[in-house]
Amino acid sequence: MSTTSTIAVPPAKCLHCKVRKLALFQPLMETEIHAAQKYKSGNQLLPPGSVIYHQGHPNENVYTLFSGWVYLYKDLDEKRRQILDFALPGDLLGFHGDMEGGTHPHSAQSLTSVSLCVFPSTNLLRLFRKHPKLGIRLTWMTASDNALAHEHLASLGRRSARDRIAHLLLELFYRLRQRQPEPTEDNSIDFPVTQEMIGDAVGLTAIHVNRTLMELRRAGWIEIKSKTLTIPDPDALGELIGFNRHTITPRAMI
Amino acid sequence: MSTTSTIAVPPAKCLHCKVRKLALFQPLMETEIHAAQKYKSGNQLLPPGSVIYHQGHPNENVYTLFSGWVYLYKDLDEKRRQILDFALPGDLLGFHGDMEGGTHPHSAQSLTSVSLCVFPSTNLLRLFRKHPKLGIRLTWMTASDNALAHEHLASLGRRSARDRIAHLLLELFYRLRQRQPEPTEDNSIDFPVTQEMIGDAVGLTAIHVNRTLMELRRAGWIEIKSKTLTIPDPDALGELIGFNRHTITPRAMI
DNA sequence: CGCGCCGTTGAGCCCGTTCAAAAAGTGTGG
DNA sequence: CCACACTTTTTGAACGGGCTCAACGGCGCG
Repeated sequence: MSTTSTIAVPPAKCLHCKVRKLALFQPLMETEIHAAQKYKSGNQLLPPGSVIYHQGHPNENVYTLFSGWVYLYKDLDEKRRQILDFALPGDLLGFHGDMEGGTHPHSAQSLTSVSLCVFPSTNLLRLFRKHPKLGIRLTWMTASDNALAHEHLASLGRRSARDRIAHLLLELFYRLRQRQPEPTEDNSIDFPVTQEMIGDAVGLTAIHVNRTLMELRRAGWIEIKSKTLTIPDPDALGELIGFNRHTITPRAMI
Repeated sequence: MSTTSTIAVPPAKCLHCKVRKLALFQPLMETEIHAAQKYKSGNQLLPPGSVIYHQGHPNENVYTLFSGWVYLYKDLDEKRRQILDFALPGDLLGFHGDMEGGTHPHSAQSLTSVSLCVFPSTNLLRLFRKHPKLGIRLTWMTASDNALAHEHLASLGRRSARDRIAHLLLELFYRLRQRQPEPTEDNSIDFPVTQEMIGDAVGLTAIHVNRTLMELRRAGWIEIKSKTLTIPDPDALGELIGFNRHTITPRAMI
């Protein structure tokens, strides 16, 4: 259950991959998957806190996150950073429009142990010429990321601290939910996110995040214990803060 | 010069379009442009304040903005809205990943008189199958939008009122600049944006926007007079607030 | 010239910050 | 299993940036 203990590794054949249905290569036919697999250059296993790619460095690979949590962020200076998004299993990392020769506009770091499937970005152009469906799918995923970023903008720009935080929790709750075949009965998810990260994601101090979480907890809306988040009644909480479940598009289904 | 007086209209043939080099169809060969033109369903001329498409309504067209200013926004409720982005000539509007059958995740409204080229989104899939380069270009543009949204997130999350506002002004300044073949000598641009819109874009009250603009003006950094913005020394201002000119990718060049 | 939108200014309040410190995990090596 | 270091969470007190409420001035347009 925990993402931090023994770490899951992708199977030898993409065909049998359990996150494929969420991931970039879902719409391919069986024979096409074998072709696509040739483009994969390997797996990567990383401990918590590893930098997967760094702001400003050349963009050489794109990754499909197979297991674990990753966060994407921008450093403004020594003291300030903005977390742009959290990536969950099945999500694509490191694609920024340049098929080759570009640099990363932000950084990505693992919060837990993670395993990644690596695809050299130099090959993408060829791959998409051969399989237009893949290109369309990539476009769709990029547009979904956009919709999510816009949702986050509305949060940071126009919502109170409580609503921003609750929004983030609900978003992650539902996103994680929709990729679990058998969700837990008590509405709890694995949640390896520190309060400081929450603050960096929603534009608040860790201290104020703490106070606000306390408030949500005392009101019975949420519970956080040893890296587990429980939201007893997510729909009611969503109602309270104006969370639109519909904005969480199934990130990776065409 | 003004965008609000007599309004420019696209030429009959896309081949001769002056914004094509910025726009979606730039990478096509001459013969391909004629083919692509068949997909265009017409032009649209709209007065200031027109809703081009509306949050939640079915997504039937994508648009290339030929002239004028447009802003994209989300309404949270009666009192609160978040402006996500401003669109300038050459920018693509209304593409959200669904080639057909989806709904708009946000709204778009004209600030000035605008003219638009309309493409039915139902045709996009066929179009991109026929011309893979177009698909790749679309992906690239969507990814650029993403990078911009991420930049905005960092602003709203981690910057002061002054820096947010200056950032927005500089961004629009440079974006408009890079599509003017002959920029004005005095570093001024046409700027039909109200202070309330600035507030809705950077997450502040119109009142506080006013005070902050006053401060920037009194310090000599900017000047705003009758819908004209002047930034005497944009590079120095960028230096002051940590603006990275590099993040303004030439929105539409592959 | 009168109406509506936009910009400007003042006064007071409040949400979220800053600074400071202690308590409660978490992981490591002996 | 404990000791130690380090990270994360929690709480308090005081400050301040940005908000709210209120009013007035200016400009464009019918």
